[in-house]
Amino acid sequence: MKNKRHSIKDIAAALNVSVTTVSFVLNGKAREKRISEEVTKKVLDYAKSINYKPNQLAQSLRTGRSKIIVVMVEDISNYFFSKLARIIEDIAYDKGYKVLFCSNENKDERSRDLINLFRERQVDGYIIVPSPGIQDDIAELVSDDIPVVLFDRYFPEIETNYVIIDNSEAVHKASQHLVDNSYKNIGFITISSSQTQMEARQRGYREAMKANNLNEFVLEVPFYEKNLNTVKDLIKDYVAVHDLDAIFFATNYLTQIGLEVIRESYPEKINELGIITFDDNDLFKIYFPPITAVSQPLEEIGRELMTTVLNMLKNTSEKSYKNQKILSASLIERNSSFPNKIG
Amino acid sequence: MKNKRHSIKDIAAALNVSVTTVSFVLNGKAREKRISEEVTKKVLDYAKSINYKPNQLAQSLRTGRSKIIVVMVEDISNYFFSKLARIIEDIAYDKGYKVLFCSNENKDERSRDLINLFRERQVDGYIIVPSPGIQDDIAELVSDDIPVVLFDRYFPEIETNYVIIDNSEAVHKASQHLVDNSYKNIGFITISSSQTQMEARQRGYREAMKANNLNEFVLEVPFYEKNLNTVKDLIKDYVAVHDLDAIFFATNYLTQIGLEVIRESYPEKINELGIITFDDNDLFKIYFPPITAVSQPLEEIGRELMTTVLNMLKNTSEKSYKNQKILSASLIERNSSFPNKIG
DNA sequence: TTTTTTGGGTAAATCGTTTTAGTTATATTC
DNA sequence: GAATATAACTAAAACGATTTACCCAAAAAA
Repeated sequence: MKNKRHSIKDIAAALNVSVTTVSFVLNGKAREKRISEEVTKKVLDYAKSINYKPNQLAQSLRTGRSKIIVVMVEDISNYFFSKLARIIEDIAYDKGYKVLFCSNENKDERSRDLINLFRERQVDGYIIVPSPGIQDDIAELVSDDIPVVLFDRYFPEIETNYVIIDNSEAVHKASQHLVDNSYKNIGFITISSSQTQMEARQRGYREAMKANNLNEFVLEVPFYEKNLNTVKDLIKDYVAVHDLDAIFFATNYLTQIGLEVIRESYPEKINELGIITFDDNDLFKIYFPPITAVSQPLEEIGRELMTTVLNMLKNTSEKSYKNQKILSASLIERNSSFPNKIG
Repeated sequence: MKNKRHSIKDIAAALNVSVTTVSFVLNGKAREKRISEEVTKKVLDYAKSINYKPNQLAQSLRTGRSKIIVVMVEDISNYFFSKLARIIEDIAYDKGYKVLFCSNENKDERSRDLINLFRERQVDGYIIVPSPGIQDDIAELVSDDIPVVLFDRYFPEIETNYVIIDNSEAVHKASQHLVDNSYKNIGFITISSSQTQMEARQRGYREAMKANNLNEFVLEVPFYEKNLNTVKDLIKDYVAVHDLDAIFFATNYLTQIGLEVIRESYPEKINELGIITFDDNDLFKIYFPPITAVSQPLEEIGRELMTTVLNMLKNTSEKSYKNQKILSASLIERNSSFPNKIG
């Protein structure tokens, strides 16, 4: 049971051939390098019999390729990211790649640390949700010809591949849905942030309000305010002051807090308020009232990201494989989000 | 900006010393290997100035250590696991280790594939939620002196380190809580599985019922039944047939389905039923009625796992560092889970 | 004075691969 | 029959570190 690891050298010695020959055969270059059928078979059979597995470290050291892709998100414990991680993981393993997940907490320093860490390890490609200030680092990866694809948000100023969704369109449509259900005082609760995706969402909301001649009520809570109660109070006041009859939460994190506020402070409103949240969660469908949500196409995003990165890895020589994808999110209508309106 | 990667050789050449010297200095062995202060400083300064980072692949190849720890869970997109992943990730990076997360989907074949994959890569240690039939593979890791620590469940028959929680005690207490709130027909909905943790939970429930002279109602739904409707129907019928007034869901996955069933089929009961679920979820506190949950001490589990694995890595020579930890879960009471009983 | 110690270093082997540039023997072409 | 091609294989360099086993000069001990 205690089986020592075998090296290519062991095989060579056992069969009285050179390591070169073994390497060629094992890499499927037997024909090309004119190794005889006989020897080829001998090597293959023996390798199988001792269950030979190449040492990937050595392989990577030599080839410069590690067969590892890094997926750096804001927080792996977030529903959206963890679901996506699962999808990416499957595709990657299927293609012979392994995936390293890590969370940058949306902090530049951590992002940089992580990127450096992985460059040391000669990771092959990067799938990144960039924190706000790492433009230059991303640009450097790109200029060093290292495959990177951004998602969720991106930097318009630099030439990168990315996979994002049309946030403003999605929010516009969803907002319209609220309007169509005759809500008038529709609040948009978001975080103060200049991230492309958050700006786009806000834009979508404002456009929809404008198009319907409705007042715009936008509350920007401080980004990653540590004190939850501060956030709660902000929301609580905002709802009261503007007498909102519907709320659009721009991100899941806020939805959670927001629902708590409503439960606690306006329990009577829970059945009247129109509520829509950006990003779905399995639990929203069993929530009462069920929460209507803008849902990003997880599968599609995962597939796009992987094919992009894999293509970049392939076309490493032919300079640049370009893929800047903008996907659409869908609105999952759970009617009882608007209990007294539709029923 | 296009900075070539520097090797130890470059440093040696630039300073006119040998690579050996550079290596000694960089590894803090200057004193021990009697390298002069002067040279030491020179090397250190230069290395810093060119921002030298050792190639970890080469390092690993030579030393046999990769500074990578694998965390293999059932499904990284699961709330419990992804939250834990986040905690482990932080500790690991702090200690200079990187973490590879992967999901085995509770399938033996996938577990085995993954373990083999990582052994090829000379990963240093393993934190594993074992799928049912990989006892032998785990035993092999152990006998090969590779640090492994299991969690969530374990194999009583083999000598491994593990970190688990006292499932039966936790469920027993929580069940008692239902009894104390004068529920009589308490159902326990679980999956058919011989995993240690699931058996323990069921045991806890049965003990509690016995202690209170109450009937036991256990529904075991087929493990990972693909057809959700089958599961739904099972639950739906079971609740009706036994006229349950309280339900204990043995795992999160079932809670979700169960709540859906109740919403759909017994909406009138939603405010009467006593509900407790194993494993908390942020969203449960804003659920209506808020769901009382048995909550595992995530932080503590994460810390225990990491210290165990790190200690095993340290004491690699002194044979075995033993740590078999059984932690306690806590009951998060959200009173309105029992709306008409307590208020 | 010879021997031993010590201080300050280095050459070269090694980890397990991949890959370039050969080598040798036989077959083919002119 | 000399030159060229081809088939079948291999030696050795390289990737970038670590580490063992030296080396040499000056100082200390004998």
